[in-house]
Amino acid sequence: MRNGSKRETIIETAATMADEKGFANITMKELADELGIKSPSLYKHFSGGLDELNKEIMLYGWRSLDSKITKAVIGKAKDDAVIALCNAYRRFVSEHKGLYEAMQWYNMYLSDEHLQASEGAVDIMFRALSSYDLTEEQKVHTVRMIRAFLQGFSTIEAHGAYGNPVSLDDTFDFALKTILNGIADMQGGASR
Amino acid sequence: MRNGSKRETIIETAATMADEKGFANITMKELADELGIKSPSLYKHFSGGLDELNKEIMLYGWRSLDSKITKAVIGKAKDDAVIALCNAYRRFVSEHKGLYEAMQWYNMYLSDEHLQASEGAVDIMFRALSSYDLTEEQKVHTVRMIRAFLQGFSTIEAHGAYGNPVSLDDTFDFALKTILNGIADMQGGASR
DNA sequence: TCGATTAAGCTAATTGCATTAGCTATTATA
DNA sequence: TATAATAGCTAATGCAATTAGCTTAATCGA
Repeated sequence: MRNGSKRETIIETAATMADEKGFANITMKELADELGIKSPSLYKHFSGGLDELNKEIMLYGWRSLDSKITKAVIGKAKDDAVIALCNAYRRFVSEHKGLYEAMQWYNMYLSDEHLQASEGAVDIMFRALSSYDLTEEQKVHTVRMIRAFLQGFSTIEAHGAYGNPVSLDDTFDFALKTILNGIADMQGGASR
Repeated sequence: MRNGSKRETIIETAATMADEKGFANITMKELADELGIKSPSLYKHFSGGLDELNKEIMLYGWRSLDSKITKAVIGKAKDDAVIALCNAYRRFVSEHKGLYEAMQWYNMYLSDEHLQASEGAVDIMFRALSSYDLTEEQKVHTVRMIRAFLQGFSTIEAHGAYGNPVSLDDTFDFALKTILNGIADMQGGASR
């Protein structure tokens, strides 16, 4: 078996478990059971215990998200790219609620490593904005706004906390349109 | 001593502890120590244990936020009201990171109760939008978008996960302006 | 005013999970 | 092939949540 292959398998198993049972319910015992080993054996792979494991789940999550949104924007530019990216993000969260919890969660006390982890996604957003005629600062604002919106929307949606019956798809499109209009208004100085 | 007065004191103490040490670090033992009692005694006030306590912290948080943003919009209308509300929300989170974690956190597995809890904040947002000339559906979209943005921005900011040195205040203003422009563009059909 | 009830606290005991210590078999390697 | 590293195991420890059962003080109805 190659280098970290078993380690990677464990992380993937844990990520799947997170999606199935919720991130908060991942325990050394359950994960070990799932893998057919005893929980102390997990320490042979993750000497840092649950903390290290959780951190790896988080990193794995961000790598997966990176890969999804990267694929989503290939061959697209401007509004098309932004829309594709946002949809891919939203879809990822809806398909990986537990994993996304891990990605958020670790947020809460590992700023440095999390910063690096989410940098990839931010980078892709920047690239997606590259073909617009914006200053660097405007791009930073725009990326931050998109990030905030995506994170907030996805989280609220994933928790079923949008009570109203009005279509969430419509809201998402509506918000994207609003953001894209905002970008359009900035372009150069006065276009549309 | 009146009815739930001690219960309320405990909840407030826990909320303060959450802000100081982080929500994840609230334990029955530490809370009891802080209150000068032994941890089993807490069960006299919260028979549901940590779960019930956490739920109460969450509800307390939403009540506090409601109250803050309600005050912030008093006597304001339209853009002024929206801006005041958003600033109040952002400030609340920055001053109560731990409590806000609780508010998010419980999100994760108590949809019903959380729904009711956050309803107050949503309601105030709706009122703030009442003086615009928008359809009900447009209002729903707008409130959802604002909620998503506020939650995402505040969370990312609170975790220090916005890496760039560009001013966060500027980003916040920028985003608000974008959202308000979006509202303006919808009004009636074509105003600005 | 007096006995009964309730409230709020305490100590002791239980349970479950994370983690550590120390042992063993298997694999890879010098 | 002898040896070092790998990956697993069982047993033991420690800590937090929770439950059981006891005690004291306040409250309340007759």
